[in-house]
Formats: sequence, structure tokens, C-alpha cells
Amino acid sequence: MEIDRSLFAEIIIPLALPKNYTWAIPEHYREVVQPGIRVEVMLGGRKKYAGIIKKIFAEKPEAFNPRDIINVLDQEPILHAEQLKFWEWMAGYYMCSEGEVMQAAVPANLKLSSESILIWNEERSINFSDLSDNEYIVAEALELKKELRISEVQNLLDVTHVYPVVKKLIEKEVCYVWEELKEKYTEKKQTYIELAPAYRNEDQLAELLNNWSKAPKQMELLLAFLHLLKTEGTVIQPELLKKAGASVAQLKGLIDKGILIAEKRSTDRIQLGDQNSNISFTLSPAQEKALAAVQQVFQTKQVCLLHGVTASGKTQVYTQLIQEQLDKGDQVLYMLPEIALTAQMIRRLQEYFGGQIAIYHSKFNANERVEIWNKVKTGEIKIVLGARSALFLPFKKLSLIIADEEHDNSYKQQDPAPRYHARDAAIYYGSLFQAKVLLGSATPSIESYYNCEQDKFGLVRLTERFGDAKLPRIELVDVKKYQQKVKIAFTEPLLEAIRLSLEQQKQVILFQNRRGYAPYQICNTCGWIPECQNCDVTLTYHKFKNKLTCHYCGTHYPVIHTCAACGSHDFTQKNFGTEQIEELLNEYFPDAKIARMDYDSVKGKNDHDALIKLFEQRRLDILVGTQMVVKGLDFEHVNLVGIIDADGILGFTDFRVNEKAFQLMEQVSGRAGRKDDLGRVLIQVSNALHPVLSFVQNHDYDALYRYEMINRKEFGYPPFTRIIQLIFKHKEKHIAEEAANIMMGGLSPHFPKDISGPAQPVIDRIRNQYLWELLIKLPKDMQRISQCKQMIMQQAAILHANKRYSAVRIIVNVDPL
DNA sequence: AGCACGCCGACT
DNA sequence: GTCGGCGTGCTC
Repeated sequence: MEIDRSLFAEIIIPLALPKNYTWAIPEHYREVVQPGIRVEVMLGGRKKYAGIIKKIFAEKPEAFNPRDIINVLDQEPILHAEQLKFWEWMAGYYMCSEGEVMQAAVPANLKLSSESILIWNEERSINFSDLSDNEYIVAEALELKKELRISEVQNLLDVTHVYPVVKKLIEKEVCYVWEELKEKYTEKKQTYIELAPAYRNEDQLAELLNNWSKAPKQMELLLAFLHLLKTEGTVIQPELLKKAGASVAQLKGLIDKGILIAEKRSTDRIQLGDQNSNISFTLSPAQEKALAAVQQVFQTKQVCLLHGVTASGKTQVYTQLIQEQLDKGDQVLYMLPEIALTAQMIRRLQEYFGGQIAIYHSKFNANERVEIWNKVKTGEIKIVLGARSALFLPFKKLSLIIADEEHDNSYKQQDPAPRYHARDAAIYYGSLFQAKVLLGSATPSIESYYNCEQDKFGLVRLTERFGDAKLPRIELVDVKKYQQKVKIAFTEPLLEAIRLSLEQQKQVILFQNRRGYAPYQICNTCGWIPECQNCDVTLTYHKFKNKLTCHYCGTHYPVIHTCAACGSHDFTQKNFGTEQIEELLNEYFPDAKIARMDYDSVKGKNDHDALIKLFEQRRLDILVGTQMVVKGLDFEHVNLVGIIDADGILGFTDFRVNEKAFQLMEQVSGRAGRKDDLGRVLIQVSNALHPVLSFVQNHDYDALYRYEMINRKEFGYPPFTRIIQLIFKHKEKHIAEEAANIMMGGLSPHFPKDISGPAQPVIDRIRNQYLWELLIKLPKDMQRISQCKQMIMQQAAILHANKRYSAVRIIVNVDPL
């Protein structure tokens, strides 16, 4: 028998396949393949993908005949072994495929796209008599060039639909389709302008300038160049020409004279700039103590929670820790929730670390992301400041991960799989590198605090605000005292407080957690409330757009004037959104400069930064906003924060109400007051006895924690358990419900006490799909959890084998919080 | 994710 | 009679 020396590779391709597929490695690629290298593979009839080799083995699979790899795309792996391990863990833990993890992890440009190409069929006898005019044109071009892209065919023809023509040509065997995998990543080349070596010393340059006689325009240009060189370090052609208002010809004059040189080279889009500007700063004694305590914790524990009140200067502690890693030559990942990644924050860190820091989040363009990817891989980039997606960067020698604002829900990816929690995943990822993980928050999540109590994480507190600043005074205003029948937005005490602040030339932040103008409207005759057709959510009136909007799915509706239930035309608008609050403020304070910050008013990221800048520079007096005003912003001159409607915050339907309400109110109030002025926080509320309010008033996180622990124990929710949420989706309500309950039946013999059933309808219906939910609450027992996951997969397979339920989509969400 | 295969409504 | 809708299933 012939000895089979063939090799095979398990390859991850960016698809939601139930498992990884295997391809054969042809003889001539044997020497160059290794895990982490991308290869081009064929899947199905004509589709090609760039997949990543996970592992290489010699045993031929029995069940199928692997196809050959077509091509090897890299000379060296695009990631390290740690990342592949991390993907595997994530797929297992969050119950998704490794392909889905790859989708989330790898920048689009490292995944490849296929572009169809038409190839001239040499075998066909050249007889064009049976072709139409358009077909003839294309066929002729094909005969000449042998191949054409679809896009080129488009240019050739004067019709909008090229596909029918192409289809006919293929049928008539004039050509066939080939597909080319094309690397989308193109290096950006730019023309750099530099001084010619002869003029690089001061004397030579001075002499040149002093003896300048002709061409004043060129002189001007040269001076502009020197200025840019001094301020920016490097000079690129378009910037120089723009700044000097000069033409290419004038620049060419200087180059021809041998004074300047132009060089085209690929730029690094991320400006790594100069090293460490090292603005020195000193830690306060409290910060010093906290830093030492964190270091102490890291001696014995991998994870440390830094519980520091707002404006206690956690960032300075981080900075110090980051510096330590840099001194060791290691890398650091600093994660922030997307919303807190503001220009203000970035600027502050760049001041400390100069060009060594790279910013990374999903809104970056693809080329930039690839560059950062590569530089993190080689270790050239030491610090990455990024949102949750930065966790997937191919770090080489990571020694510290910071997850700031650890409690923030946006660390959890909800929609496309992998439904991962970046804070939790960071702890596993860190463990692969023996890296330490620092969680920071002024209002820690209950589960993290619980982990501290269980001695799993270390806990360090920072209870003093930086620079002697005091915590603001928090006052409750009982709205019931000030309003008659109709709900009002502003009580007299709040108006008075705003007036006072404006008189003192101070700034005011008003917080209202509802966008739009009026959150809902109600028919005065029968009480009918307009709702979204998809989501069963009340529609919010937006005055500016003059539309009703569903804040859940984003659908717009024309304004409704006629009641759908009784035909009455008499509607009342209830409650206040930020839009209306802003309008009311303009009436109350016509002279104040007022701005609104919410999802509708800040479209792009730049609008957001611009607004913050305006406020920072005190060009605005009052800022009205939703949650957006809360995150990671420090303003020097705010001495009043008003919470318009605390009832709205305390009345969420979520079981985490209290935790969320505390977080929101605590974070907003943190915006008030600085060293010279402790500031005021006014909370308008009708239920002034709500316990959370007293926790907020006393800034007493521990009291909230104890209160929540009792609540959670009653409901059997985390942190005592691991939760797996199963969502069943189907067009027909009862089929989704039945499927959910059958799953429950299948699971309950094995996990009798863990499942909360029967299935519950999920709050909303999205895109005509009905959603039913099952919750499984498991003790933190590794074996039991993996047993349960296996059982879920098994039951799902059984369910799908039944024709009736084969179209039920099952979404598995592990730790759905 | 594609894409082919396959089974029921409005048209040259 | 067909063209074409999108529901279901498979891809190493």
C-alpha cells in the first residue's frame, strides 16, 4: 500500500458553519503553511473564502473527501496562537461558531472578497451570428482581451442591466465565470516633502534664505514648509500646498533647485509620532495609596476592581500602571465603552503617551484597522485605547488590560453572534498572557462587586475626589408638591437653581432619559395609545421631524390625528422628551445659550465632540441630554445638575432597575461640583421614598449592593448563577411558543430546578417574528454548564428535525446581561 | 453567508 | 403553458 503523506488543515472561514471544515494541503504548499496563515479555499460551487488555518494534521477524514487549498495568502501568520485559543474559548463559552468569532475579530480587509471575472471560452467556434447586439459587443471585447470584469462589461454597454446579457453569453458558451480573490487592503501612499540633505543644517539654510533673490512665491512656500516641519514633524504635499496656497509648479521649482525633495512612500495612517511627551504629574496621596494597593492585589490575583468615586482620578492611576508595562516593554489594552471614547478622553491620554497610543474601534475605516492590526501583532504599538472590538487585536505580549466603566452594558455585544461580554472575555484573554486585568468604575456592576466579596477579584477603593473636590449635595424635589393635575417638567426649585447658576456664570447639565418631544400620546376619549406595528412599543412624537418614531426599531410613522380605536381626534401628549425640555428652557431662559445632546442632535461622532468642546469652552450655558451627557466627561464649571424625571429612571421594566438607576443618577451627579464649589444636584421625583434615592443621596454604593443582593436572592438571578437565555423566533406566534416549551420539556429532566418556564414572550416583536424566551439559571459549576450547553445543542437538533419547527430560529445568549 | 433546488401564483 | 417568488438545505 502506498504511504499517504498528505496533510490536512482545519480552517476557520468567516461563516456561521456549525463546525470548522477541513481542506487538503497540496504538496507544494506543505512547507509554507502553519496555523494562523490565511488560505484561499473553495466552498460550494463557486464561492471562495479566505480562511485561517487553525490546525494541521495528517489523518485523512473518513466522512468526506477534502478539497485542495487553492492558494496561500500570507507568508507569516496574521495572528498569534493566543488569539486562536481565545476564539476557540469564545465560540465555546458564548455558544457560537469560530467563524462568527472571526467575523467579529478580523478587519474586513483581511477577509477577502471575490469579484467575478468573465473568461473567454477558447474552445467555442467563433460564430457570432446567434448573438444579440449587446452580446456581440461583449463577445468581441472578450475575444480581444480574453477576460473582462463585470464592472468592465458595465462600462461597455449602455444598459442598466448587464446580468441578463452576461447570463446569455454564458449560456451560449461564449465565456465562463472565474472568480478572483482580491486583497482589499491597499497601502495608502503619500508624497512626503523633505529638505534636501544639503540644507539640513542651520547655517546652510540661513545662507540660502538670506541670499534669496528671485521667486518670492517659492520663498513663501519654503517658509510655510519650514513652519510645518517645525510644528508637525513631517510634511505631506497636499497639506503644504493648502497651507501655503501654492501650486504644484511652485513646489516643483523648489525641488528642481535641489532645495526640497519629494518622496512617495506608504504612510502609516496612525501617526506614531514622537515618543512619550511625558508630561509629568504627581499622584495625590490617595491615588498613590490606591496604586500601591492595586499592585499589591496583582501579586496574588489576576483581576482587581478599582472602585473610585467620580472624578477621583482613576485615569491617573491607570496611566501610572500603563507606564510600568511600557517600561517592561509589554503591551496594554485600555478598553472603554464606545460612548465614552470621546475626543476629550483620547486627548488626555495622548498628552501622557504621545504617539505610542493607538485608538481602535469599529467605526474606524478598514485600512486603518488593518494597519493597527499589523502593528499590534508585531508589538510596535504598545497601547491600544479602544472599544470592545479592540479585544480581538493580535497582541503579542500583553501584560495589562484595563476595562474602564466596567459596569457599562455596552461591553456586551447583543446582536450579531458572538454575543460576548468584553469585560468577561478580557479576563479569559488576559489569562492567556498571564496579563492582569483592572476593572474600574464609580458604580461597579453587582456581579463584579460580588466577585470581590467572594475573594475572586481584589478590591481597591478610591473614595476621595481628586484635588480636594467634594461630592455634590443632592436634593430631592417632590414634584407632587408643585404640580396640579398635569405633569410638569420644571418645578420652581429647579428653575430657581438654574437661574442662580446662570447668574453665577456657571454651567448647568439637565438630564432627561427620553429622546424626542413627547414619549407618548393618548386618546382623550378612549385611552388608546399609538404603538409601533412591529414592536408593541409606544411611539414618541418628534416635533422637529414631525413624525412619530419607534425608539426600539427606528420606524417612522406620520403623525396620527385620528384614534384607531374610537375615531376621536382628541389626543393629549404625555411626558417630556429632551426636545421639549430644550424648547421649554428657551422659553424660561431666553438669554441663555442652550444645547441638546442626544441621539437625534448628534448624528456623527464629530458633532458629539464639537458639542462637548463648545460646552468646555463655556460657549454654552445649559446642556440638555440623555445618557450621552453622562459618560466620561469632566467639565470644570458645572455647578448644577438637574434630573428632570427620576420616576422615569426608577421605573424601568428591567429587573436591574435599581442598579441601573443608581448608576445613572450617580454618574450624572458626578458631573456637578469641583474644588471651589461643591455644586448641587436636584432630582425631581414623585416617589421620594424610593430606597435607591437615599443611596444616591449618600453616595452609598454598599447600601445599594446589599439591597440588590437581597432582591436578587429572591428572584434567583445573578451573581449567584450563570444565565443562558434562549430565544425562539418564528413568524407564527404559537409555533415559536411551542418550540420554546418543547425545549423546556427536553431540558427539564436533566436540569429540573434551573429552568424558568413556561416560555415567556419577549417584550417586543421584531420584523414580524415572534420571540419567546426561556431562561436557564445554572450554578457556577463548569461541568454542569458545559453539560447544559451540550444538551441545548442536542435538543435544538431534535427540534429542528421536526418539520413543524425546522424554521424556528434559536438564539442562545450566555450571560445575557 | 451564498446559492441551488423546488414548489405555488400572475403573466407573454 | 412559463417566469419568478422565497422557503429549505448544503457547503470540507
